[in-house]
Amino acid sequence: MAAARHAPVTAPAAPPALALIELLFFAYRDFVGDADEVLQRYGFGRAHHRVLHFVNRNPGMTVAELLAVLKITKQSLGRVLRDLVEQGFIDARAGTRDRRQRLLHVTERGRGLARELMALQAARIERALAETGPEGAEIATAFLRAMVEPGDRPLVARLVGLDGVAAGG
Amino acid sequence: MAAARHAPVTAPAAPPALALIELLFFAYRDFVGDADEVLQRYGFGRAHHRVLHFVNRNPGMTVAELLAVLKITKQSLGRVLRDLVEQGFIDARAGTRDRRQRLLHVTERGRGLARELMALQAARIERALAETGPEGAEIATAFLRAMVEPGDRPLVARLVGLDGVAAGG
DNA sequence: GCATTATGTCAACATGACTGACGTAATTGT
DNA sequence: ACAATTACGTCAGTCATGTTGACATAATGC
Repeated sequence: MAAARHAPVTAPAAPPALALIELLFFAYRDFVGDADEVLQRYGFGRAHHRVLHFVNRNPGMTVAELLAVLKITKQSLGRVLRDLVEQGFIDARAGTRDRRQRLLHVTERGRGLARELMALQAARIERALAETGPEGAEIATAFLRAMVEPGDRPLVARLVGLDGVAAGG
Repeated sequence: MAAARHAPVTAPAAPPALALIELLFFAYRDFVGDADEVLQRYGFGRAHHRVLHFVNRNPGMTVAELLAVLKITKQSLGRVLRDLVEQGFIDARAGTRDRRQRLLHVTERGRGLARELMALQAARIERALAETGPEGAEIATAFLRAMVEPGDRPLVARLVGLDGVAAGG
């Protein structure tokens, strides 16, 4: 068990950036782990979770948009999206304006699962915010937004709904 | 291309927890992506990065401690650790107090690579902190610490070096 | 009509995770 | 001293999720 002997050797007073490198790892590890048990009930993995989440939050999303968000290849996406459609969690309708597009929507079943998973992760975040203090939410949001690659920030802002967007096409 | 049409449908005014769910995904996605290009030069993946990082920051760490930190199986760790040892990035010496243990240390070469990777990630974090404001570092650190599973916080605190630890065995 | 676009799909492969089983050496407890 | 436990390694098989490259189809736009 005892590992305290090597703590001070290289990290006598870690600058904030070094601490944050490791805290991001631990926080994300536990954050995504929250969903695992629920996902396993349906034979899904974390990739399914990500797809379901973004489709739930952005109904009418196209496959191309999902690829830009997840930054994976269409083959990787294809597999998990097929699983979700076949098992009735996501519904893909041909676009009306452009019939090549598949506009993705969650079904009632999909919405239920997405909500259950969101609730788990939101609970962890809310507990953490309560421990952090009153400005925690605003500053944590600002920090994480600033961590995103600048070129992706417009897309992220739109998806997350933090800009003052009022309407669309 | 145009996706604005579906932004306001489900996220009219997202509560902070929902925004943070997505921001954690985007921030972590870009954060870990920083290292990929460098790792590819050595034929390493993200698993190698995590091992190298924690061994560099905690010299003398044992295999069991590394398993507790990464929360993976010893078989998974075994592969990447073997790669790192064979290629001269990590050195494993038998423990003196308990000779069954393998005390892990980075070599000079390992320290160099670990530093290069840390510098990349620290740069993104420092840029983000500069955009966030003066209390950014403290609050972001507190928030991410609070996101960690309570049972793991003592271990995390020791590894990250944020507690007032003064000495060890 | 023809180039481009949006999407799907097949094949092959890499990485990194998993379980289960077994082996060995060293330590600990009685 | 001997047995149980511990720390670690390893073999074998599997799974989830990512990759590249190539090709097919249908719809769009000029």
